[in-house]
Amino acid sequence: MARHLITSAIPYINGIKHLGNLVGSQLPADLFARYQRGRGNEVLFLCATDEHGTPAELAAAKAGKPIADYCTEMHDVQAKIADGFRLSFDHFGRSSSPENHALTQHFAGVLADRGLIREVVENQMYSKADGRFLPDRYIEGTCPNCGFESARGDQCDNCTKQLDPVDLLNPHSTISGSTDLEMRETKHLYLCQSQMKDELEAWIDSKADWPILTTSIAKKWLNDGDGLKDRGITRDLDWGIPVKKGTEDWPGMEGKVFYVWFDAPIEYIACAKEWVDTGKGTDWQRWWRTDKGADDVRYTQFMGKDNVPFHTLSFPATILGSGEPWKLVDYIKSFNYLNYDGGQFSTSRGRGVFMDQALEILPADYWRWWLLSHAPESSDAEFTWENFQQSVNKDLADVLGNFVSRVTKFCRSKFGEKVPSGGTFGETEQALIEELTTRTRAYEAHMEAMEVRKSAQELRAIWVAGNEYLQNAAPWSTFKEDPDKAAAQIRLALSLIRFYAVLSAPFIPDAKDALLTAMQTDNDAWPDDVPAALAALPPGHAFTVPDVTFRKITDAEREDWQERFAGTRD
RNA sequence: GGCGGUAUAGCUCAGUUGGUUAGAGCAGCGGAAUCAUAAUCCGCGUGUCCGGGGUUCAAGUCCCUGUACCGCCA
Repeated sequence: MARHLITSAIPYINGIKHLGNLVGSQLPADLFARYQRGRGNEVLFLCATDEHGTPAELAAAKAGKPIADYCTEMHDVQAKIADGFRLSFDHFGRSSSPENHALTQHFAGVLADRGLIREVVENQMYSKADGRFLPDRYIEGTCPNCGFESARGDQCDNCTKQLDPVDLLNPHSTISGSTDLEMRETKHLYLCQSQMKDELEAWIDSKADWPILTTSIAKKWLNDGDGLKDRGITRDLDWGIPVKKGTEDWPGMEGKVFYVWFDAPIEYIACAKEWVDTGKGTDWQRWWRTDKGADDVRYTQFMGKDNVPFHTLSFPATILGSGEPWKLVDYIKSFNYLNYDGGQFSTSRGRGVFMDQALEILPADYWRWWLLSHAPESSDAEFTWENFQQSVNKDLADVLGNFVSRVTKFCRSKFGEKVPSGGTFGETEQALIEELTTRTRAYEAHMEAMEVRKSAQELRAIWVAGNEYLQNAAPWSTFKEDPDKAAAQIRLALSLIRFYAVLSAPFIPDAKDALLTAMQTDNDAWPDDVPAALAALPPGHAFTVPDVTFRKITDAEREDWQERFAGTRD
């Protein structure tokens, strides 16, 4: 039995994610996790919320809530929505957990002991009114080059010149608007990634089977300019993991926290510990420590392309640099972006569909099917309501849903609500079984390779094969001359419904439950043996005719939604 | 500005290491069937493979260049 450790990029705590975020990490990760479980493999599927950093602080302030309370609330909101989408995390953790505090401090301590952390004194803009240092993006002023009045501390959006906050004329805090700013000295810790460039590059080079999107981004960071740069891993903030060297205080670093990008990936590990501490599991090191049983684990990460540098370089630098036997990622599956109706999803403008809204208008399966069958794998993809309506109506309602409907209703009217007996399989049936065997093996190969779109395509072809068969076999005609033959045909078709439920489960888990319930079976075994699987429901086995499995989206609904989610235009 | 990605049928997309008449689904047109959620099944594609050069016996596929769109720049 293979063992799969699977993590999805952890969504930021601030706000509700849109469908583009969902399809870029959590959803394909869930597809893979469900598939591997379906095949009988052992899976640990982890995700969490990424809770630290300035945006969370500001969002909490805006909501008038203490930051810790805000994060707890938002974590619950995101957990509920994830549940609504049937994301089957074994644990949905929090980067602010005590487990992550301890582990992050541990890594910092070990890295320091190994000479991979250095202290750097730098000047940063301090706002007296806000009582805090300001990250570059929270300082605005007039651009010294072009006179643009809303240039940010790191760059002018008008002339695109790179800036330093000290260059700005009339700088002010975007948090309070205060102009009472001054440069102050502050000391920070840097992770000496540059020392590890060769080791990281050799590791990346050994991953010949990774998607080009993944390795090309990693290579770029490794070799851009002077090569991999050291990276600040601390910040002058209140909300975060206090800087400590293991369990010891870190002289000179009092009142500082680790930078969110240092502690967030460590949460992948801490999350497994949370999984145990909350009583869901018993041994987390078996998944993460190669010296404690994790050497046979295959670890796959899912993420959007914006997250690739941190997962190919920064986090591996932390792991490798520690010199401890932690599990390194084996495969990184990265995704491009999903665009919305000719433009980008926009949180600030309310443009596009967000996860909570999606579930308000349609059940999870509809979204899961469309998003996965159109996953932005090789390039950015495009969501349009017309395409969504057409795909869902055709694939789910007409091809799959109607198949279930026509088979169960025909059987009920001719043989009653039980699997009919009599008759034997002929050439048409053998041909179907052969085709389904070939297609099932192809589907498995695509799923193993995480070829999401191709998997969906093959699955759809498997559904279509059922309709083709019915058309050829025509039990409604057969029944008139040879009821036994019709019985054999319908018996096969009824088993096919269970077969479809099991194969489709990674994509549309709710439909799987509904179909197995209708077929009155809890046999959800994967069809390793296709001929046997197509005889899974024995003669006399009772079933019920299910309600409409997938309803259609009407034109009126589509137009309504199109209008509703268009957002405010510029 | 630097870097990366994309550009293939009305729409969404496949096209493996260059190799016969460039493919799929949807939409459209025609037909069959009537068990079913007016669902299903079969048949039908003359597409400057973004433009221009080049390499090659052979280029959607490799190289150069131009254009357009998109993204990233800690």
